[in-house]
Amino acid sequence: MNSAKKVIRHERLFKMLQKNPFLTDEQLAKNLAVSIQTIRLDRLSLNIPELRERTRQMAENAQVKLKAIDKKDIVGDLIDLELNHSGISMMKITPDMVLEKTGVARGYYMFAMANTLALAVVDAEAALTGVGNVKYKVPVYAGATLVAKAEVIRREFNKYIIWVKIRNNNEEVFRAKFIIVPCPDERTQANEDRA
Amino acid sequence: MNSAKKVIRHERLFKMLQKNPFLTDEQLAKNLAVSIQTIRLDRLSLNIPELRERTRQMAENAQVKLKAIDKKDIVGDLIDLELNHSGISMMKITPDMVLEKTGVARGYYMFAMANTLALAVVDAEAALTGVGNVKYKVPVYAGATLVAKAEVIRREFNKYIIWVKIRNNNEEVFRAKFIIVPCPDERTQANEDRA
DNA sequence: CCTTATTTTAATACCTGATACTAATATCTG
DNA sequence: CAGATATTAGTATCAGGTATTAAAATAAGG
Repeated sequence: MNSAKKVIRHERLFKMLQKNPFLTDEQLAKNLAVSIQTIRLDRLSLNIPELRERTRQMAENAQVKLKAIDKKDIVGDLIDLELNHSGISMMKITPDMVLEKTGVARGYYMFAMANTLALAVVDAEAALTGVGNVKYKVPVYAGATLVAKAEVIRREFNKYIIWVKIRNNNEEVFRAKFIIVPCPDERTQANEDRA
Repeated sequence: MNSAKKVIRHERLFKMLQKNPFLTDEQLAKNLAVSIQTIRLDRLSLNIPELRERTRQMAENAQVKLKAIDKKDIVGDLIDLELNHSGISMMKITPDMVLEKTGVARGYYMFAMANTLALAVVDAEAALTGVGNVKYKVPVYAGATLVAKAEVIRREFNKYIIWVKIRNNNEEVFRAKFIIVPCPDERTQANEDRA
């Protein structure tokens, strides 16, 4: 068949655009040593939109993704909160949170979940995590819905001690003790936050 | 002055584009009840590029950001590694890693950095973090370049005890003890979907 | 070898969302 | 009212295309 060359070019075209989606037809034509018209026919048959449309799609797509990532600031969803006393949050382990080889959720997601909840309980972004005493008990796999429960177990002067336990189906998978030091004001203090 | 209207329109224009950067001059003109030319003059004086350029910038920008986030799998850059012995990694604290109010880096970045390095030292994604004993010592602000140093301090049967210390300008800001249990089994993989 | 089908180029008209520039009106302000 | 500022109009031009029609080039088949 004649189309051997064509098929190869199509593959090359595809890969080139994957590597750099910002190439114009003109640039593509030059790189593949064919005419612009050929490139356009190729794009047509490969269902690849024009540069501007590609760019637009990327921009839109990325906007959505970035927003989703922003929300990872609040790790887990706050279900219940009794300020300065206790709080409960939930988080679903999605496939992108696990290690590929083992399928086990990366530890710091649990840590982040617990830490976030602990901070929420003492109400403030403006707080420092003094000390975390962390124990991972059981590995967690994708699909699990984790429930974190935080309890303020002691409140010393300007310093909270909070236990957070994370359970998956009533099985404790993680626990940690946090010492939270609420920030008094702007960063006037900075140092000497020994726990 | 006459420009009161103008200033207000400029603000409105700016906000409109912040909310939806995909508006054409024509749409903007309609929404602000002025001519296209006015919009163009406004954009010029506000230094706002045309739709296509805005879109392009967003697409490019987002590409970079998304890549950066992908790499958060490996939290920090591995500088040196002596397998089963020690390792060093570096991470720069960027403004998006800090709490807005205080400017202090969120604790779990340090944790993730340390945890990641500990896992790298015993060579395996396929490892479970058994226990972490974590101490945050000094708050860290944006711009800091953290250096994490991990050392295997004991190796028991199928179990590593690793100390990780993170320093910022030779000041220790974080330390943690990890007990890493390398995963025995490959856990017969889930299914792979499309390529 | 000539004929036919496929592939590649070429050429032209038109589109969108602009820039760049010139010039004419509005609108306000003293 | 004059003069300055702000707004609108109009035209030429551009990039990066789409859409369409038509002519070459190439390959193959019989």
